[in-house]
Amino acid sequence: MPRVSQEQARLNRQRVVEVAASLFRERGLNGVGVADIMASAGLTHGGFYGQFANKDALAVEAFDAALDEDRRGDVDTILANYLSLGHVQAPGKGCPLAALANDISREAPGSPVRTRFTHGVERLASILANLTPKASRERRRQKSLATLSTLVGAVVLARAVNDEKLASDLLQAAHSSVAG
Amino acid sequence: MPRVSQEQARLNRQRVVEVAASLFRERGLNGVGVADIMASAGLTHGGFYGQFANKDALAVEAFDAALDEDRRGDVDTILANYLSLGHVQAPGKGCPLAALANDISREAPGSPVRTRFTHGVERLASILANLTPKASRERRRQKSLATLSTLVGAVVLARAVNDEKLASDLLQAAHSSVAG
DNA sequence: ATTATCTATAGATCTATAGATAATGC
DNA sequence: ATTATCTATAGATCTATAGATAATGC
Repeated sequence: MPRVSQEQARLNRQRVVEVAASLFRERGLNGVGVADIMASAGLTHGGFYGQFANKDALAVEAFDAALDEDRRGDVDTILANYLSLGHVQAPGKGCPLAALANDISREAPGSPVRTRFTHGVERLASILANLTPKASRERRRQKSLATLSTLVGAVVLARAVNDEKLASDLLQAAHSSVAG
Repeated sequence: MPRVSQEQARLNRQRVVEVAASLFRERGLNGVGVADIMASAGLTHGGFYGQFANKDALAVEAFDAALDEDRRGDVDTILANYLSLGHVQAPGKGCPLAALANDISREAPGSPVRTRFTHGVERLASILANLTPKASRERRRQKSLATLSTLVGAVVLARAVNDEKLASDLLQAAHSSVAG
């Protein structure tokens, strides 16, 4: 009911983006509604449209926010964290490429969120290029794209499977393949 | 309006499953409604519940039907087909693991469709085990799980990306990685 | 006076069910 | 008589908007 200060409104808006970044990764772009997101941020549904043009605009900001999370440490640490059961079991805090690839592949061809996804792929690939520092530029890119595919595939499959042993086997097999 | 013969009803039911198998892969489990599926099969919405318990039961049958499609040829042919732009551009006719992994990871832990997905992973992995016929049983399984992750990851990323060159690079990098 | 947020609601869409219709198959 | 399909609708849920409320900040 009350109007809050500009500073508080800015913090509220930021909290909406953070909450959305988590909920979208957990439940998918269409699996969570604007009302859910606003309620999780402690606000009411109607206030949303004063801060965002629409749900798609929020999805773009939330995707970028998710991409900017974490990713600390050297390449080996990143690999180990990516291919962990912890990552598999906490999609809301994990890689947005693995969490939302299927959802985004169903968006319209020119969709802004697809463009953000594409930048995310290039960005992770360039981080992974440090795995093979001695190879040529093209080989480094080739190797990093293949490694990224293996990482994303292993996590995506491990999450969908009904068998924790198999999930763990997928992660370990991927780790042996990209590191060994 | 008319009642049809038992034979025709059986064919109608089968067509509903086939149509669903395609539409679910294209638009996701929640991206297509029962009414859409029935209309695409040339039937009306209400008739659905005489043939299926509910939408979930159809999803399980549709997933199995998708898994049973195609997959002909030797392992090299399967790899080339899997990692083709044709596969990327036709999710409705392609691998249901790649098309629905994110959707299924959001289903409840004990969900029947998760169990079907798990069997699908084991099945594709055992086909891919022929890639390394000389290795030990454990190594073959490890290698086939890693290869499956690379295949699924490459296709899933290629579909979500906004850049056909990058999509093609992902597929080629994956192919070099698993075959070369 | 401006504006961040809230209440209330319109208009779609979706799953599922109830009851009607009309042809099949005992 | 049985039953495959259809019509119609109940009950949820979702996006988006309109208008009200009340505190901020010139």
